[in-house]
Amino acid sequence: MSFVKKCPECGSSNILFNSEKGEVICKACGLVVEEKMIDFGQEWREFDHDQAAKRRRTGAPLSYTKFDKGLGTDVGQKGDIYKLGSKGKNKFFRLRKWQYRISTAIERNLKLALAELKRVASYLKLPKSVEEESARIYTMAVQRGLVRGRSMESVVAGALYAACRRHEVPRTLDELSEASGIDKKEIGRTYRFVTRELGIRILPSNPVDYIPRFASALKISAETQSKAVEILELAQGSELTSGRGPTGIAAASLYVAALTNNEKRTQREVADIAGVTEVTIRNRYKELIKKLNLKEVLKKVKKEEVK
DNA sequence: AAGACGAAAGTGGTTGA
DNA sequence: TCAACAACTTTCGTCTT
Repeated sequence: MSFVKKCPECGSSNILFNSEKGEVICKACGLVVEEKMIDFGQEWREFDHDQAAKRRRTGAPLSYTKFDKGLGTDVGQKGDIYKLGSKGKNKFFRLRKWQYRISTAIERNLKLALAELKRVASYLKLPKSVEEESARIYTMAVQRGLVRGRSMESVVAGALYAACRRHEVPRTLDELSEASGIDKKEIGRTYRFVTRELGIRILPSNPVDYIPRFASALKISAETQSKAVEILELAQGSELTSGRGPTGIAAASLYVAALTNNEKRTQREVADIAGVTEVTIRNRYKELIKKLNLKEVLKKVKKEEVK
């Protein structure tokens, strides 16, 4: 269950896993690396198929998108209250109160945060796997106290962004910003902070991943789209992509592809969708036709022949 | 008149001393 | 901690279709 090999605090690899308490502790500095873990081991034995069927049991899948990983039970909020007498009602409310008190600060935080996370994720139509991943990241961040001093929402957005990147379904910071209502810079900052602190390795995002989304937003045909990918790969071959913003490159190759396939879109349109400025597209575009001159030159020649 | 192009100045983040 | 730096943006004026 535990992926932790080294203590994030002191770097010591002297990590102790206490399965009874469900905790991972660093022996060198005493930091509790992870807690409230779940013991996945079987506590029964099975000798044949019948016994296995009887003794095995399972419930809803564990999910990080539930604040208690789907294991908790709430005292209900509505429903059968009317069946209870006044005594029963009092008891009922007392129980609710207790549950509320028992919840630690972390759990309450998680509950709120994961609600927010779900909202943003569904707004962006992110796949379930990304939602899970970001919930996991957020949970780890809370356990390490990384949220302190930062707004909950911004950490949620940062976790989502990181999860998107890891699953290669990149969303731009602008989109995240629009969905969560957090400033773009703030998201970027917390994203970097959280990934650094948690030691999450993110590969630089690949411009190709952006193409399909931009293309469909611009209603560009499939042929042009694959043309764009082609161009993009050529560009990557000639070192045009390193150090540049991936969205700019994706946008520019899409623009060029649309141009050569007579599906012209204005720079403005492409720029808006990709979340970059026309200028950036122009710069990338210039580099593209310079390095891969053949295509564009040919196109121009053809046009002049028509004239 | 809209879109494409380019120059210049400004912004936020990274890097190296 | 600070200055240099690269990438990108904003703004604005000019050129092309």
